[in-house]
Formats: sequence, structure tokens, C-alpha cells
Amino acid sequence: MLQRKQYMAAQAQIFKALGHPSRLLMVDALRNGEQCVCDLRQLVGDDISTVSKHLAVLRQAGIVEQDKRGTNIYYRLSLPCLDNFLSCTRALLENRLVSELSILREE
Amino acid sequence: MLQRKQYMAAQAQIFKALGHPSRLLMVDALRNGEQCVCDLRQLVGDDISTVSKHLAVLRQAGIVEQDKRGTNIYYRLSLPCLDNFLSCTRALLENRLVSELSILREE
DNA sequence: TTCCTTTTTGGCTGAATAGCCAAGCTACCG
DNA sequence: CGGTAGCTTGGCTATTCAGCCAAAAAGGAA
Repeated sequence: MLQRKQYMAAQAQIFKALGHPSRLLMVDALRNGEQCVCDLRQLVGDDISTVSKHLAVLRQAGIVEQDKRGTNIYYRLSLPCLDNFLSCTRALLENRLVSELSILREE
Repeated sequence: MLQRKQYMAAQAQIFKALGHPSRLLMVDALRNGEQCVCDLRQLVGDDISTVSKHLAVLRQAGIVEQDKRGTNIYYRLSLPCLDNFLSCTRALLENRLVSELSILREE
């Protein structure tokens, strides 16, 4: 069994990798199936080298896997639990927003 | 409804906050119930000011809530989905470790 | 082979983060 | 009232990260 601190560092790496808007956007898009780097570049709108580095971070954290086919490289999710958690936090954030709006309306 | 990029930034803040070993350790500990800052300081072993700043990050991300009682401040989790996700990624990491060990053994 | 196309890597600068010490704040206690 | 305990905030430095450009791989096409 892992030491608690070591384990936390490993698990924190996953969260850290997801803790950037562009990376999270790509991961979210990959929930609908694999995409090539060029698609993902289009999605986030940054320089291709920036996108590539973001993908390297996600790869190293074990969140995505790559697959070279023909002239392109396709990425797909490799973290099964993620889907649930994203749905859950999305719902939570939307609820928070709604209640903040209600508070504003009452003032 | 939120714009996709805006939404991703908000959600990424949650992941970013969890993406540090000390913060994740504290969050993990809070799954077993509330703790005062002094307990959490003991747990991570850093300077109390460092711990306090980590807790501020978690608060701003909406992951924990605080509750002043007597002379102490108690923190508790406020993100229901987190528990599942932590269990799931923990299991995944342990499986990965096991298979890496098997690979090593075969060499 | 040489030329493209797609992706990664190197290198750089500016921005953000971690963590320590010191100072401030807020109650409770005497 | 002053003193103390528990926590937060300010300020500083060292480290890490983001994102751009340029250059290098890798592989298909001509």
C-alpha cells in the first residue's frame, strides 16, 4: 500500500492536470469520443504548440491516451470515473449560479 | 446557461484547488468529518500560515465550508460528488501501481 | 529522394503559486 | 483592562507554469 503523502501527490497530479480551462475543455470534449489534435486545437483556439503541451500534461497524468492513425494523432479519455464527476460538479455549479441569481433578484 | 469557456474556467478552479498534495490530503481527511485548522495543520505539517492559505483556496473553490465554534474554526466538505471520485481514482491508481509492479517483476 | 503536413520539443518571457516570517485580527480568559 | 490562543493576511523570494515562436521529428505524397 502507498504511503498516504505519496499517494496524495500522485492523485493531486490528476487534479492539477484538470485544473486548467483549456485542458478541461478538451477533456470534456473527449467525453463524446476521440478527437485529433487538430480538432482540439480548433476547440481551444491556442497555438498548436500550446495545445500539444497541454495534451502532454493530460497524458502524463493518465487522463488521456493517444493513438496514431494515418497522418493524425487521436486522443481519447482513459479515466472512467471522470464522466460522473464532471456531470456532478457541473450540476452543482449550475445550482450555485441559480441560487446566486435568486439572491440578486431578492435585493 | 453559462458559456462553455466561462463554465470550464469555473469548473477548472475546483480541480486546481484539489491539485496540491497538502490540500488534497486535508480534503481527504475531511471525508471522515470536520476538523479544526489546528488538526489539519498537524496533518500536513506545514507552517500554520501556509495551511491557512491552502484552506482559503479550498474555500474560494467551494470545496469546504468553515464554522467558528468556541475558540476554533472547523472545516467540513461541501462538495458531495467528491467522495465518489476520490474513491474511484484511488482504486485506479492502485491498480496502475499493481500492474506496473507486475511488469517490473516480469523483466 | 525531397517536399509537405501534423505533432512535439526547446527556449524564452511574463505571470502565477508555494511557503516562510512577521504582523494583524478576534475572541476568550484572567 | 492586558494577555494569550487560534487563525488570517501581508510581504517577500524561489519555483513552477502558460503560451508564443522557432525548430525538430515522423511519416505520407509526389
